[in-house]
Amino acid sequence: MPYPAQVTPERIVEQAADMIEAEGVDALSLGRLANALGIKAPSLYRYFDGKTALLRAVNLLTNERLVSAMHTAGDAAAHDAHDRLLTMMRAYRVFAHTRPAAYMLAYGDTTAQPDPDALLALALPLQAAVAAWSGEAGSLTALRGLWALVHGYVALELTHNFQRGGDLDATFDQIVHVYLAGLKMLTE
Amino acid sequence: MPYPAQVTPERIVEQAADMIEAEGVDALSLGRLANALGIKAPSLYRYFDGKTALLRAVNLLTNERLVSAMHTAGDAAAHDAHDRLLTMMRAYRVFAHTRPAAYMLAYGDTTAQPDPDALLALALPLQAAVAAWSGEAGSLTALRGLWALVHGYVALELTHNFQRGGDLDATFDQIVHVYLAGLKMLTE
DNA sequence: ACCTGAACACCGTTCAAGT
DNA sequence: ACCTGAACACCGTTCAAGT
Repeated sequence: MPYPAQVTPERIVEQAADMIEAEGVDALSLGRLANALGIKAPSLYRYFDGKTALLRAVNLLTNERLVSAMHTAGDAAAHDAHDRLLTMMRAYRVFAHTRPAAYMLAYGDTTAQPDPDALLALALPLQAAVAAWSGEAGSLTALRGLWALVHGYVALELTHNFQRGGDLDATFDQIVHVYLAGLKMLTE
Repeated sequence: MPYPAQVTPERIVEQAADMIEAEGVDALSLGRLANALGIKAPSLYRYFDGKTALLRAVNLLTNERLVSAMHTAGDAAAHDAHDRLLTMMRAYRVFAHTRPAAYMLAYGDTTAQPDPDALLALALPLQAAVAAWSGEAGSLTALRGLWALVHGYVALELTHNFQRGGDLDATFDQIVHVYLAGLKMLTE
């Protein structure tokens, strides 16, 4: 007896991402998610192997959205390599501030990391943008350092570890500039 | 009827930290923790308001151990400000690699952050070490940038986001040096 | 003073049964 | 083909009762 599917994997993942952002990761149970989708919890197992697999998919979606936001910003930016990178890193930070719960789930948890190959495909275009500033030779190291700096900054912000005030927008621009300047200086 | 206490808060927290490291955060339940301590789960509520409060205490312990490891390394290092900072940052990274589960719990989760004042007290001596290199004026910004860089690097390592090989020890030294060099250049 | 048994609501997961 | 009810083991938390 053909029975029309009431949900799609995409819809499940998007709904999960929305609920995580609205109520926190801890508040997301399969029962509550299923209920919001008009089905029952066991039905979710038709689409995902379990809660971990579902969160893995949520984290992949988060990464796709993050990278997409960076490219949109980068494409609209000036041609100058330094300004382009700063613009993209600002977009990274804005994204993390817009979806803090999803961002911390994707980068603060070891148990639901998405497929490494999928993440690699997302990272490669970013390396090109870095190489335009650092040169090809050290671009992997340069990318890792820049990513570490930016991820670390937003993660410490989101975990309330910058409590002593100051202009956190301006500080962000400064430290990115410091890193990029040091990079240029030491690779010439 | 006086009844000798069978556990202390300190012992509970240390046991919890050990189990988190050995079996992962998700495997730590109050029942299993109590069992390892020779008591029953409800007894834990004499010492902590609930699981979140317990994890908060674990996270404070983690921070204390981390800062302590940095100071021990820093005190044994050369007098030169640059080398001293690099040594301390290496100790930070070694600590995170030694206790990855505890480190990610302390810095990857928003829900169990320790008392901000306690964390501030731990951070202040670190700022002094940074100021010896950056100068007093911009030392808060310099500390934040260095912390972001180092935290971001180890967090990305621990979440398996540096999958493309390379000498991650050498890369760490390089990016710290790049940041410190850029800092010096731009503040003189 | 300190600890526990029993109970509660909730959770992820499995699987035979329904349509 | 897709969904669900019922059941299982486990969880955090509360509280009256034990020693």
